[in-house]
Amino acid sequence: MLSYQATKILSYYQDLDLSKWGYGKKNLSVKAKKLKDDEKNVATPLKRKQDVPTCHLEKKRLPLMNYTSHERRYNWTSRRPEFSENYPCDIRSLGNEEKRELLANIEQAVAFVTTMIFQDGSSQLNSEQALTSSVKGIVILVKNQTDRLCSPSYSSSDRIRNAADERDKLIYLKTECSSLWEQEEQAHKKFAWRVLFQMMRRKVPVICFNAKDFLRTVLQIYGNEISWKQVADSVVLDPRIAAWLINPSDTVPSFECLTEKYFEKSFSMETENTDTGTLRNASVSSLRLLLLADTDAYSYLALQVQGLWKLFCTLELPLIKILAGMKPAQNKTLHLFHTALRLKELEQEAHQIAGERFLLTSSSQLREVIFILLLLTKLSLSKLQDLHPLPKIMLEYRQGFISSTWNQTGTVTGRISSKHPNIQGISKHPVRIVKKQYIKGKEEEIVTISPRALFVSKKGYTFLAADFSHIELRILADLSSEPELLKLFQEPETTDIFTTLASQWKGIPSEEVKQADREQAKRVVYSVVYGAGKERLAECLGITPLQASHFIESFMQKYKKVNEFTKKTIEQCRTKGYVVSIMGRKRPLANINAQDYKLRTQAERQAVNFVVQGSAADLCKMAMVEIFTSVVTSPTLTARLIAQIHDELLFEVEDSQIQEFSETLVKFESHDYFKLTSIRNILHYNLSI
DNA sequence: TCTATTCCGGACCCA
DNA sequence: GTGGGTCCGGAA
Repeated sequence: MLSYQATKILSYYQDLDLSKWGYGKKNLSVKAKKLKDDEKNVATPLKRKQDVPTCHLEKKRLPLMNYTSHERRYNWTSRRPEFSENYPCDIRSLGNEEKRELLANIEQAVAFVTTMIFQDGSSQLNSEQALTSSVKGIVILVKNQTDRLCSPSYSSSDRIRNAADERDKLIYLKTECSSLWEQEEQAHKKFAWRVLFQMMRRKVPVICFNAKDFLRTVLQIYGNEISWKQVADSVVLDPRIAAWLINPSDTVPSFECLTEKYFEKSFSMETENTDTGTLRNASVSSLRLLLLADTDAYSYLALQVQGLWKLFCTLELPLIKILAGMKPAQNKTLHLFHTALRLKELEQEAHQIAGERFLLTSSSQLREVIFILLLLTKLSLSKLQDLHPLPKIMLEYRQGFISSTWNQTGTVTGRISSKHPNIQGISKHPVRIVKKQYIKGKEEEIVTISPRALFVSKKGYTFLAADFSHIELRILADLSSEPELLKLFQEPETTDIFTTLASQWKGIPSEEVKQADREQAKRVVYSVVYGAGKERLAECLGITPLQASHFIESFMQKYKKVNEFTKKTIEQCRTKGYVVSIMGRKRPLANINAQDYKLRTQAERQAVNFVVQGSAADLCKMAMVEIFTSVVTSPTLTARLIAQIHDELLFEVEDSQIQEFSETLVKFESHDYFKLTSIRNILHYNLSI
């Protein structure tokens, strides 16, 4: 009934062929054999950071980027030669002829390796991610076709002298605008835009560590010139995502850590020049970018060996661009606040009162702000100074938009996480706020407010929420092949699924199922699946543990295959050391064979949960990719993703396109799970597919 | 001994 | 029972 074929995903990555870029097939298979042995390491008890296949010296000889003797560069014990000519060339210093040459170069490049440079001189490759520092520029290594490495005349000494091929170009694009109004600056920006535009238009790899941040920045800076649809055209590769797939529990591997893991020795950057004012302090040399390219290449080797390649190409890589192009949501209250702030006197007051510093990123503090705004509408503005002190940081939120950060590698199960604020954690239900007023003689005021309703779409646009219905239960039904459970989903969804389930389970007509029965059924299902004990279930349901265990037993009796499924999953995990989702996502569970009962049973629950939760994440990502590609390839559609709440996708759709967009959704392969539930703001409808 | 920062567990929200 | 983020207060 349900098919999990992922092969039909329309994606630019579909035809991703390593050999085209010098990942020789011959080499691959040889290396693959060696890696196979390492694969076993996954299941062995981990020293925490070492659950990535360890690499040995010979693996340094990577087939990528055509340097036969480049391993010499990884001889860390020897002194690194100076590569002064390999520091970036600022494109502003180029003459017209050189610019033309560069563009021609880009047209023929086989790959690009790139990183952002921050204000403080650090790059994306530095371990301390400079979150405070803003972006200063972009360094790009333009790799050109060089087949001559096959030629024996190209000696290693040549290679050492020119770490990068001489036809490779290392360029620097300044992005910070000091004096935007100057004509010269404008011309530079335009040329930088052209370089980036052409780079992304080419269907060759753009290798970047933390590619999402890179793309987002590009969109931010050149938002007027480069649309998110054009960014979607690029073929970005991110070794960090690869590393996360191989070892999902290591959620923040730095570039240094990765090179250490893959190439054994750490690559010290002590020789980096710290001068200021010159481009040398860009802390990026072609050497470093080549190392990034090699890290990238090595990751893919490991991905292929572990069977993660397809998952990587069909889901994770396209997702980078989707997350990069996600639109910040406009918040009604912040917008109002902005409007209010525009009033001159109020702005002054705001500055005066501002003393207490707090972030808007927390929901409770957000509520405070909301409350202030509610008061604003009721009270005269002159009384504002008597109210809560206003945060300075508020000024940053003037536009009234909330843009949270979406993290692709933040979970072990393959789900996406969000922070600042955590949009996925915003309360669904109305919140009660009791606020003391600092105005003499006024009583306390209670306000209820629905935090989600505060997000509003642009004028002329509508929020469209599309979500999976009971996705985890469906996956469970499918994976366990439990006939009774499958029957639930074969019938058209006329009544509530848990009501039907309760009637089926208890053998009573669905009309007689009470709310309490339904609740029980729901709880029991999830408890049994995820291995909750009778005590926990009893606590949830407000019954005695004895009654709870009766429930569990009768459920197991009725749906035998579910129990078989969990047992099978655990068994498989014991022998292999890891569990696999429907799309082949892996989670190593070292404790599955532990002596300690507590640790072992926890690993068992995690194993079962991963298969279900991870598979659900896979399907949701598939939907995201499919919807995204169909919007991108459509000449008319402009729908943009606002948020992803695990099994729900929130889009902002042009009013005139609602029909067309809805029809697009219907086509998806995952449609067995997918349905539109609601469209806020204007429309409300329920569409069962 | 006091103050300031950092860390960690627990509580809450979400799926 | 699993997977997240954020807040808070107490310990270091």
